[in-house]
Amino acid sequence: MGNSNMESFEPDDVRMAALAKAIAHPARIAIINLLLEQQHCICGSLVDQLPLSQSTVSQHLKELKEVGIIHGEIEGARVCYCINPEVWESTRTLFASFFKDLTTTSRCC
Amino acid sequence: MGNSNMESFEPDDVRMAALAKAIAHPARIAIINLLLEQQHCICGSLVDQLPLSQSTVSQHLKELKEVGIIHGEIEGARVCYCINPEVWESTRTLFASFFKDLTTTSRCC
DNA sequence: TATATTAATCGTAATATTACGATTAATATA
DNA sequence: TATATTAATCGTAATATTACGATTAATATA
Repeated sequence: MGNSNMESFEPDDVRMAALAKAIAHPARIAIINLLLEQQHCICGSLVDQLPLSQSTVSQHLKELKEVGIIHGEIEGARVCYCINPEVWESTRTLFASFFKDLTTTSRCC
Repeated sequence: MGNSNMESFEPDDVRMAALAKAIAHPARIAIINLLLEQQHCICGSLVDQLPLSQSTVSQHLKELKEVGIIHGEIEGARVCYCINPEVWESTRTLFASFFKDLTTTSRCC
């Protein structure tokens, strides 16, 4: 993330930013949507459904795994991916409380 | 965004990713929270409330302006920033529909 | 009018992201 | 056991992001 110094920000803001960054790529949005629709999916099947190489998809999956949004289960030579329901719920809640209602009086100077 | 080729993704996914990217930095999360709390804010006041230089804050404000989440109004030598209520509402809606409920049957392989 | 204040922009350095082919390590199949 | 399949990782190139100081262009103030 460029040159930035995370210690000087609020931990809550850092977590929120990290979650936003995890979904800040169309491929990762697409992966999540595929997993929401299909419940779970073999890595190779995700590769087939995305316009990216196997190694690139693997990298995107890694980033989603790192923030905890998805989870991979080894199935012999294959890996089955799914959404982690606990992290998904807490993320949903975090975003919902971030996107507060604007008070009707909210206005520029 | 690295080397990526946005044309090969769904436009909805590209927009969603762009909005997520706009908030994918703690400074921008903090700016939005300040504007939500204070309704509107002179640029210099945001600079005072953030651990970043004036030029860096200005860059973050530019990114938020570019996706439309905030809006700056010139007030003499100063610029007053606020949240754009229309874009804020549509963004909130987009995120709300992205973070779908997991069906209770959702499970890994 | 001369100086100060304000915020955008320029230039640049350090680092992160994205993408891919090649390789690797594992399991599955012939 | 030899070969195929699968998915992670390595190495690397192209590009984007983050940050800052310096400069600029504007308005405000003395």
